[in-house]
Amino acid sequence: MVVADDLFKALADPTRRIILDELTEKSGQTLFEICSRLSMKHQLGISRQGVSQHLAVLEAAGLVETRREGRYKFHDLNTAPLRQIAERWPVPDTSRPQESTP
Amino acid sequence: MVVADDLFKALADPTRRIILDELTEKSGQTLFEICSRLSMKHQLGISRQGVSQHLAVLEAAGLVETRREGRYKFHDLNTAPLRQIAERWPVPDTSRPQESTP
DNA sequence: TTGATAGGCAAGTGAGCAGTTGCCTATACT
DNA sequence: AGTATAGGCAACTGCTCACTTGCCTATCAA
Repeated sequence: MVVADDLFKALADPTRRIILDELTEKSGQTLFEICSRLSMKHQLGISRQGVSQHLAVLEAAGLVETRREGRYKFHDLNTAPLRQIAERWPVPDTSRPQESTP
Repeated sequence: MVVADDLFKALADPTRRIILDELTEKSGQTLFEICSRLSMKHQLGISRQGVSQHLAVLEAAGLVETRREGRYKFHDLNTAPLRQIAERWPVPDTSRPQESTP
């Protein structure tokens, strides 16, 4: 099972959060595709291995799932683990500031 | 404004998440009260200053708000910043596994 | 089969962070 | 006044983590 520690550790890095953003925009990207986007759209000068390690962390957290086809490995987003955050700490209703309850 | 970086960094530490749990159970605790709970309920051998620094990080993330009364400083939970997580990466409906969309 | 593409493994390095220790300030109680 | 309580500030340390470099494996095209 994916523990909370893996989840929050995965979300702690800004580069990994951008990767999640890119996978939200287009799921099923390869490692090189993600590398290109980080470099082009976000001016992130990071090596391929660096991105690969980030993807491994995201996969350990259950936020990314992979499938292999030939020499390609596609990366799919899975936001389901994020649900436990809202379950752990109840979030007040949107569009309304919260009041303290003394 | 509280940036995403502060929020996720605050959530990255397990001790800080436990502090959020304790403030969820009882909001408006003092530093010493929180120290006691970490020690008693969670067997966390951490110094008062250690807890104080954790609270500072949580406050920087907007997850904890404080109010002073005399020599006491009360800490209140504020889960509102957590909302931006669900807003950033749409979470699929509960009680149903997700499908990939190829 | 040779070369090119897509990805993986492992060791090393530098920086950031959790935690401690020591000392200081402010409010309350007697 | 004096003392105990509640909290703050700053420097130091050890460890984790992001990132790199170097080399290796696997699939596909010529």
